[in-house]
Formats: sequence, structure tokens, C-alpha cells
Amino acid sequence: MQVLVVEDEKRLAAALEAILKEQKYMVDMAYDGRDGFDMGVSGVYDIIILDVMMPKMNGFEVARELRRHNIVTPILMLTAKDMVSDKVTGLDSGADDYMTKPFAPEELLARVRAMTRRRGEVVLDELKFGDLTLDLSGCDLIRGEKSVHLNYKEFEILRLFMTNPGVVFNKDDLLVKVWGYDSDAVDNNVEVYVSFLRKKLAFIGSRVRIVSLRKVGYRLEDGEAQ
Amino acid sequence: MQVLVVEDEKRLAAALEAILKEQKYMVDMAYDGRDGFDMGVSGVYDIIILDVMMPKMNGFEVARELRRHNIVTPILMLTAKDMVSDKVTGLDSGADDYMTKPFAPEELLARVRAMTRRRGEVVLDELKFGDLTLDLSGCDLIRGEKSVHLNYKEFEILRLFMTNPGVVFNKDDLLVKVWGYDSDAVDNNVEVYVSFLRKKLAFIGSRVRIVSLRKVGYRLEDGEAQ
DNA sequence: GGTTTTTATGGTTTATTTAAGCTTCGGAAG
DNA sequence: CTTCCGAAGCTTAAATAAACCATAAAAACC
Repeated sequence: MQVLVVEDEKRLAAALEAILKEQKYMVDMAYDGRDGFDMGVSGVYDIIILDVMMPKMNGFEVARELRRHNIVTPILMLTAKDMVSDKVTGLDSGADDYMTKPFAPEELLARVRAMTRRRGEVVLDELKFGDLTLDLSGCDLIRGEKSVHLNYKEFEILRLFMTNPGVVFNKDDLLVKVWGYDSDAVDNNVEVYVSFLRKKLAFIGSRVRIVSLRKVGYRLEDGEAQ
Repeated sequence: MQVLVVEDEKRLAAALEAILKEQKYMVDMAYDGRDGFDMGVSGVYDIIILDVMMPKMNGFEVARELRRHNIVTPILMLTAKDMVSDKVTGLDSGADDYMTKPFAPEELLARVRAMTRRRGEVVLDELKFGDLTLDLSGCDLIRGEKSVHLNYKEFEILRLFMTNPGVVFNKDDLLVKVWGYDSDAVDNNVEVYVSFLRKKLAFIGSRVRIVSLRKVGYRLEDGEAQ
């Protein structure tokens, strides 16, 4: 799960980064509105946390421009002010939620969780595909009586596959979504993790397979399916 | 749909222009960064294709300046270098996508289509012709109950035929479009792949045939049609 | 120290190119 | 009109190249 934090105030920025990283989010930071926009417009983030008061471009402008660029990433707007007019401006400019400073880390995390949940989706703590169950809180992969623990990257890759059943992901997709757009990981990293996952799928005796489509990408398939 | 191509290398520039014009895009050309910027800043284009290495102003500078002028036109950056640092610089400077040279024209067109697609527009995931269905995500060719997997080049060739029903493609067309403008593949390569495709069409029992018109080219035809 | 992640390597599979011989077509000569 | 020839096209097998895989070792991160 990739988060972009756009916040110029150094102390708060560092705090946000720490809180989110502790929860295993991949966090990218921007320290002014223009950088925030440039990074957000790439469209790779699952949520953008955006301060209102910032140099170069304020939060409202960033949000408005992102929406103008057809970026639909959920935006959580932060502000020191508690004014209703600000709140309206924020929502009008395309923000999805609004939080006033100061706040408790738990509140921030709750809102982030709420916003990264797909619309209309029930609060979910597990994902299913074929004979597999992926436990989202513990990162455990379960099939029947057997289960196996997944580490962070294995988990992120499999979650991506399971939330997009039938979709083919090429290696660049996976690198951007799991490693981050500015990572310098290479194709081989993906191959290694796919290999890890296959081994674990075999270990718990699952019918589900990660099929590779040469030159195209990988897809999760249920056993019998051809 | 209006496209601006900013590319100093004459051969490539001409190739890009031809490829795009053939798909009925309106194409304007600029041969250095400064001209590219002057034209791009008008804001009339639907997409800008921008080389990195150029005289006067390089691609990064052009992109950055355009964004600074609030030009939101999607930018596809081209470069010979395959360096990650370049990729990051490109995305940071405001490019929306990135492609390394050399590339096959079909890949370029796919990216252009993806970038000019409006939000909410239906994404095409299959093509039909006669009794055939081509699954675009999995590269599978289907007729009735039977299906067969196509490898990358087979797929690209057939996709070209199916997106241009009734059009005759000569071998050079196919070489340029599928193998790339600077490939040194020869006519026989096309013949081999056409042969592969015919075998697979027969295998799934399709009525559709790839007809060769001696000295002219190939055309996809539905069974009864003469 | 144990876990996770990256890097490196060699082996395996599959795609692609090359090369050769064969077939078809169409025109020219008889 | 028939036959002959060369060019164009077809098919197949083999050689080459590329993509992918698995494993181990090294490095980074707790």
C-alpha cells in the first residue's frame, strides 16, 4: 500500500512518515505543493495525505489539479484551522476527507484505513481466491488446515493479485506498485518473489497458481482453469 | 486528436510522424526543445511525445517548464537510455509515461491510446472478427470452445489485422509496425509468423483466413468472403 | 541472530531468427 | 495452348537469443 505525504512542516512530516511506516505502508514524502502534485499525478499512490498550508502550491490547488488530471486517488486533507469554510473548500477541491491538527496517530490510521477501503466494500480482514484465504491482518496465507506466513513483499504482491482477480500484471506494474516508482529494483526482484510465492503455494498444497505469460506478465489462476 | 512530437533525430522524427498520421492523429512536429516548448505551451495538444536528448532545451526542461505554465497535457517521454535515474527525473519533471528507444510502433500506439483515454471510458479487453475473439489481456485466440495461446509477435500481428478489418498490410508495413522502425528483420520473418498464425487458426477450426495477395500483402478475411 | 530483501549465477524453457528446400503463381517462349 | 522458368511465398527444422526460474550467497534491516 503506497502513501504520499505532502507536508512542509518538518516535525509533523517526520511524525507522519514514522507512524505510517510502522504500519508497513510504503511512504513517499513531498515537502511542498508542487513536488506533491508532481508525485501524485503519477497515479501510483493508494492515498495522498495533503496539508493545506504550504509553499508554492497550497493543498486546495494540489487537489484541484490532481482531479483535473483525472487522478482519483483518495485525498486526506490536513489543516491547523478548524474553520467550516476551509472544510468546504477542501471538499470542493476534490478532497475525500478532512482532518484537523493536532490529531492522534490512531485517528489518522483509522481514516487512512477507511479511505483505502474500496467504495461499497465491506470492512474486510481477509481476501479469498480459489481455495486460498489471505489474512490481511496477520499476513498469513491459508488453505484448508495449512497456513504459511508471508513477508511484506510477498504479501503485497499476492494482495494485488487477489484484489484484481484475472488481471495480468507485468513486471513494471509490480515494481511500481510494490517497490515504488522510484525504486531501482529490477525484473529479477519480481521473479525471485514470484518464485517465493509459488513455493509457498505449493507448500500449503493450493490449487491456485501464478501463471506467467511470457513477455506479458503474471496472472493468478485457479487450479483447473486453463 | 492532436499530437505534438518533439524529436531532433530526423529519422526517428519521420518515423513517429508516419506512424501517428497513419492512425489519423493530427501531428505537429518540433525539432528542438525550445520550439517544442513554444508549441506545447499553447495547450492545444492532447498528448506530447518528447525526446530527452535534444539541442537548446532537453526533454526534462521542456516538461518542467510546461508544468510550471500549468500545461496539463499528458507527456510521453522518449529516451535511448535505460537508466532508472533518468526515469525518475522524467517522472519528477512532469512526464506521465516513459518509453525507451528503440520501440515497436504498436507499443507506442498502445501507450498513446492509454494516455489519451478519458476517465470512465470503457477499456477494451477483447477484439472480434468473424468467428474469432482475441483476448487482449491474456493473448489468447478463441473460437467457440477451442482456444490457443499466441506468443507476443503472433499476437501483435493478429491484433493489427483485427483492429484494421479489411486492410491490406504489406510485409514492410508489418515489419515496421511489429518489429520496429530500426529492426533488421526480413520478409521471411513475416512469412514465418503468418505461417504460425495460419496453423493456429486451423487448429481452432476458424473460418477466418489470412489471405496473401501476391506482391501486395496480406489481408484478414472471413470464411465465405471472396 | 534471525528475518527480509537484493544480487548473482547457471540452468531451463520458450520465442525468434535463420536457413533450406518446396510449392505456387504468372509470364515468356516455344 | 503448353511448358518452362524465375520470383514470390510457404513450411519446417535447427540454431540462436531472450525470458524466465530456482537457488544460493551477500547485504540490509530489524
